[in-house]
Amino acid sequence: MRSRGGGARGVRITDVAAAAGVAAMTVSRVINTPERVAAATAARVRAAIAELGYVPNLLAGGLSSRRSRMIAAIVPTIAHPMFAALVDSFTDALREAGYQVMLSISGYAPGREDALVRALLGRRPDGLLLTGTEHSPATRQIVAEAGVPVVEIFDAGTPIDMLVGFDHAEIGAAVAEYFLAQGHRQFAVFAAGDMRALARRRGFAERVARAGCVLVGDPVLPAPSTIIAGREALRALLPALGERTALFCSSDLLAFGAIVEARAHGLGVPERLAVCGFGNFELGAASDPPFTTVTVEAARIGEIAAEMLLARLRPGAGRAPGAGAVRIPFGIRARASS
Amino acid sequence: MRSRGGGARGVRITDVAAAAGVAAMTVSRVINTPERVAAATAARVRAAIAELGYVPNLLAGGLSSRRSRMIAAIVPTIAHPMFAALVDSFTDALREAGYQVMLSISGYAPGREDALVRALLGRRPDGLLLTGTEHSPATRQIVAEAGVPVVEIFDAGTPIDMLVGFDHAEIGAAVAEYFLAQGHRQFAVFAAGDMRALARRRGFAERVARAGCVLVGDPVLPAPSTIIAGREALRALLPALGERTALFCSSDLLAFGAIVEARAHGLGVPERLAVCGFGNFELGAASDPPFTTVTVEAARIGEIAAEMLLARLRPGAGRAPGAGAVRIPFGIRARASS
DNA sequence: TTGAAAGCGCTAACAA
DNA sequence: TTGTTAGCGCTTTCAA
Repeated sequence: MRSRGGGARGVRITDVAAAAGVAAMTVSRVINTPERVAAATAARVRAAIAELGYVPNLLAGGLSSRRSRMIAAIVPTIAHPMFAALVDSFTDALREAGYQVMLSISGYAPGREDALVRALLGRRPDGLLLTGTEHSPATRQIVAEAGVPVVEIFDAGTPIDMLVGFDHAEIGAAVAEYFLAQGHRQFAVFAAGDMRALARRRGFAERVARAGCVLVGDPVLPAPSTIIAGREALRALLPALGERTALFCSSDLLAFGAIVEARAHGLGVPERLAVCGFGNFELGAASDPPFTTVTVEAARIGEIAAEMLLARLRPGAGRAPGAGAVRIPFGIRARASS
Repeated sequence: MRSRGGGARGVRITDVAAAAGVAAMTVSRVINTPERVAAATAARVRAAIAELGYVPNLLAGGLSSRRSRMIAAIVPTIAHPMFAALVDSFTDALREAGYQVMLSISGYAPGREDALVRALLGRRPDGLLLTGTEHSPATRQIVAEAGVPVVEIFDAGTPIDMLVGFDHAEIGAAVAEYFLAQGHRQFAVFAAGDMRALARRRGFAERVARAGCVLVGDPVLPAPSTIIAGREALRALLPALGERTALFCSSDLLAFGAIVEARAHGLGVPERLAVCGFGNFELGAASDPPFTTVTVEAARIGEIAAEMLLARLRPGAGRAPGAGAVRIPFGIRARASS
């Protein structure tokens, strides 16, 4: 008879053990390391498990084994198709390995990450995924003290532990390069106000300056990006536009909005306004005209991040050195807009 | 000295207690029920917590208290803006109340839910969110035995426990009604192959039939919806189109694709083809022409679902009867496409 | 208001 | 291959 809790609440491992005529430890082995149990015994135990409808308590298991089989993840949003794809592939890869993801959405407001990290670490996750490489000193310290593998995504820089992403400034520069090779001399850039979009903007602006050209406009728009923000930014840009301008948008949503607004004003795309977006959303191919965009395999980032964590979590892995930072390639998908 | 584990790994509640010169139980009270601790004592304990960087182990707390403060949620996708908004508001509302959401993405393949539910229940969540009201008998049974509050979302029907959503067939009928009131006599419907999109299609088709009109096309497309699927479906529909057709699409993505394709073929919208989508994505307002759509406050569903669970989880709540099912209103947002 | 004892359900470590 | 023992770190319960 138990002294706490109520009546017949919940089947425990000892109930299964009693039903199968074995010790609790044997039931545990059937579940976790079946290769160490005789086939006949395992069959008896499995029958008892099915019979009783036993669902192992992973809270208890995690406490005892010091492995919670949970991974904590913090992303700024899931409304953005890139992050949605990334989260999807990440959770999928981990679920197949028996890990559950605890997802937290930080938004683009700074300072929120600290509280989230604290709350998540209380669940004793076996690993951690963070977005970007910019974190407060407090976050860095608490994460370091937790002693779990950490993978940062979607950015380049100096990682806390492991990293999979790309250099946003480099992407901006590559888009500028692409436009320059087409003979463009006048430029503009629309960017959302988050760290990574701003890095793309900076890379673009620097390459343009280095070519001796000028930006006729480089507004910073609210994060996350919207179509309407792109429309409004283009409307504001109209007076500054010359013969022919090449516009880089930090998101395909902004690019789509810019094109819609350009057409509404009779501004030819690409004759008067060449456009390149970022993200390769489905929208870009269905736009009229379809627009050029930067492609990044977001789902691949999620997969690789999961693999990196799993490699660290395999028994006897340790801090595998060298697996530190993975660069994901990007490309420019040229379409009729440029 | 501890017999298991390694060296100085992790600050425990007893470490804080020793540093503050109190019992472990007092530290626990400072964290969970501070109103039951003298102010001076609490201050001393808080100082020790900060000093040592103590992060309470919620796995241990959950095991002991039988309250994990986790909520498990299963949605088919987060790539869909409606579900993204819903998940966002749901996790937000619960986080504020101290609960963490374990999110699982089931996809649209049937049969996946069973395994997910089992895996999630092993974490002993305090509550459960499921999408839709169609579940396998196995899922229903295991959920019922778990004895946790369950809220089903995004559908109408007979709930396992609680429900917040809307009747998809009713929405389809309302759209048909809207078109009929405009004098339309010829109809078509594009629907993704998931349960809820098919229910909207059915409601639409039945209302059309009741008015003595016919559908010139009602293809079922792969779930989740895409723009390209809408384009292709419209191309296939072209030969069947009469003077003037009213098209209902189960998603704004399909509607956008249909409009793009219609324009590419010189088919006037709304003169030859009237279009209504579903979801009120930002895309619908930026489309040329902007299109009519069904609006549903997805974020509100997430909030209400969270509130329902929290109400059940408050001490001494019990199975509050009457709070069973909440209907979320929907509307038709008329734009130039119809 | 505070503390002591007991145990939540499981698994690591060791023994047979 | 299987079993026994002793906790994992916290909170419930009861007592002071």
